Amino acid sequence: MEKNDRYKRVTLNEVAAEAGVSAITVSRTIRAPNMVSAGVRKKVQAAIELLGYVPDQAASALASERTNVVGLLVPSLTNAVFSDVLRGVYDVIDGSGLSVQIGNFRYSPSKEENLLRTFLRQRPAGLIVAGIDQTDAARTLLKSAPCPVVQIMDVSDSPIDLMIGFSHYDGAVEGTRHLIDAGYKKPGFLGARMDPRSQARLAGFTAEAQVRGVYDPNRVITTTHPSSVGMGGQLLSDLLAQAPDTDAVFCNNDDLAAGALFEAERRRINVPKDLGICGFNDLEMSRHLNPGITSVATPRYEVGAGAMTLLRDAIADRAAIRTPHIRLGVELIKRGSTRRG
Amino acid sequence: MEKNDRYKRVTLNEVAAEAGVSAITVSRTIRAPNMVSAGVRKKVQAAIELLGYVPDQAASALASERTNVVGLLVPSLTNAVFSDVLRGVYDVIDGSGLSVQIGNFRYSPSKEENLLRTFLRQRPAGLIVAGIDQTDAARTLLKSAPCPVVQIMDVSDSPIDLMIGFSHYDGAVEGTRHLIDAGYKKPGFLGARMDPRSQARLAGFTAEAQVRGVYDPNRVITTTHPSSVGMGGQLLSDLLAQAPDTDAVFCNNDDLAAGALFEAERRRINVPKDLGICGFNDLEMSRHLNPGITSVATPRYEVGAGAMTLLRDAIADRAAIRTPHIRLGVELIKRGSTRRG
DNA sequence: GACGCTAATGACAGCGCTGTCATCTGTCAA
DNA sequence: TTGACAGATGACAGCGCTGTCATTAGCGTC
Repeated sequence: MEKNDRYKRVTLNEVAAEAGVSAITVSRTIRAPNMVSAGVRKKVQAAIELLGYVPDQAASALASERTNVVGLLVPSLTNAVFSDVLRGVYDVIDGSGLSVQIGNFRYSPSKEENLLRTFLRQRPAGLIVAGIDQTDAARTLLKSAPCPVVQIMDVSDSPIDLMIGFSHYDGAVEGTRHLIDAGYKKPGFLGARMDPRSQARLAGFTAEAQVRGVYDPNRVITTTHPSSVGMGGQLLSDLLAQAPDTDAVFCNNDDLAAGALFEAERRRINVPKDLGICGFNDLEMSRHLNPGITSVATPRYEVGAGAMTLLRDAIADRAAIRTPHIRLGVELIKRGSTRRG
Repeated sequence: MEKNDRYKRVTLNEVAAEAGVSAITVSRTIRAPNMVSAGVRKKVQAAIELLGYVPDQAASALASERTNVVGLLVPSLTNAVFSDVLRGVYDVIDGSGLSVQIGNFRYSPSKEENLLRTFLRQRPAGLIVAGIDQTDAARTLLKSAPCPVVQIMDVSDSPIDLMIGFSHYDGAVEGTRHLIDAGYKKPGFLGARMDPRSQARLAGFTAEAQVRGVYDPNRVITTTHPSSVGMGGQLLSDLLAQAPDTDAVFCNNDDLAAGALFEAERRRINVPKDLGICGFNDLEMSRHLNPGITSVATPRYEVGAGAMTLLRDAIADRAAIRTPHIRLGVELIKRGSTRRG
């Protein structure tokens, strides 16, 4: 018993009694302080402090039909990308009274739909979903969700509600253009996982390579397996087996790029002289490799923090949101791996 | 209104009416099916299916004084280590009806204590906390927590409740022994962040180096800054400035080890001939570097999955747990970075 | 055939909070 | 001085579920 007594709740009524007001006034002091006069507010706050009152979220959720839980739907937990986004989300949520619940849909649209249904029934305060490529059913669910929804990591012309991301297509175009401008004539593409954002990068690569007249489908190597450093090496091997005269690779992400660099090292291929390498995301490691890997830097932390900021503000007052759709820029970071000497 | 109607709950009472039983029987069918006769169970399940009933977690939490939320307290979200643990946790939790709430205490014991208090007031179903080095106050809180608690990532003789982890000390001893056995005479230590688990690794290094008569405090370089590839390079530079004849480094983790390797490359120091490098954790990348980095492989995914399994089982029936304290092994993976030719 | 026992089911209150509406107070214009 | 009104506060019911106890049915025992 003693064990449980420790967690005996201090209730709103006890605070109210201590402060000499009614329970509802205490409730208002917490949720809408400006509806309460300054004097009463002070008394109530003192009582809350004195008794160490903490609201019961379950009771609040039941009575108000809304929780303080934000659902975060991501396709993968493995990814370094994910942990940067998560860090941004948590930095903003800190002290806001909201909490996050993560759903991992493992790149499966049907699983995403199911998770969505589960989340929505718990009446979340808001929802953050990765990507813009939800199924029609998922879009319908989200469109009529009784809470703000933020799509992240990508941009599109038909947002469901709020949105913050960047263009994978544009990033790939920029990286590819840089390779060609640096003098590489036969660029290839290495891609793993090939989720919709990877597809967008491939599309960007293809478009730019075609415009510049250097596109060759033989130089595009992709796999649906997950991305990894090891996979980067393997994909480069496959590419060189198929098109030995390839002189540059645009990689779907920096893990692949690093793997490609290491594989080139093993094959005594000179990077950047005989092989240019451009990555995507600009992970911390890329700057420190020898040579450093040129990469398209993506604002992952900013996406997480921005999404949570949008959501927090929208929960407070949806109408007050000035820029519901935010397109962040990407930046090409040029390093040794494409510095042809 | 239409928007909200979509999320109008189907309640227990509606299911009960549909099935021709009382609400409490429906509740029991869900929570303790064997208290209900087979015939009734079937009817109720059909009604649940038909109406698409999903229990209201808030109402359940309020009435039962327990949630289905598991608190996960970690010191950092940045870390690759964290995401492996998280993946393990999520793989096990999937479909268990439990959900996770993450608290990031940023290596601050006081913040950990606060988070703990916050979590405990929400009556979690269970708690997973990283490390064994909680403050006395935190230990007291956890000891009297009204739910199972799992300490993860480390092992100790005085567990609070459940525990699953591995010995950082032993891992460091093994790595250091390997360096010395490989013929390195002047091993140093590189460490960043220096949280308690890093300290344990340093202690292991120091003990083994002393036993073998090769310990030199001048070769121990640490910083409280976070770990990163860049930091690895910097720490190696600092070490070589201070003790130029160092012929091997045991690194606190693989990020530092990779950074040290890249720095050695830039300085044209031959690894492994003139400098041996041993890392810790065995991240995916380490196998693919040139040379591959020798590292102490740690079962991070297994810790996460094992912790969640322990917790799930303990929530079901604490008394049925056979092995409440699990010590996982670490494995030294020998690669080129210490293969002295 | 009456009794006691277990298994199955139900009635009821109440968890702690918030939405809604009612009440009260003080202020200001007419 | 009166009435209208806004601002501040309170009373009350009820959100959907579960803990507790009561009740009923079915069965074996002497």
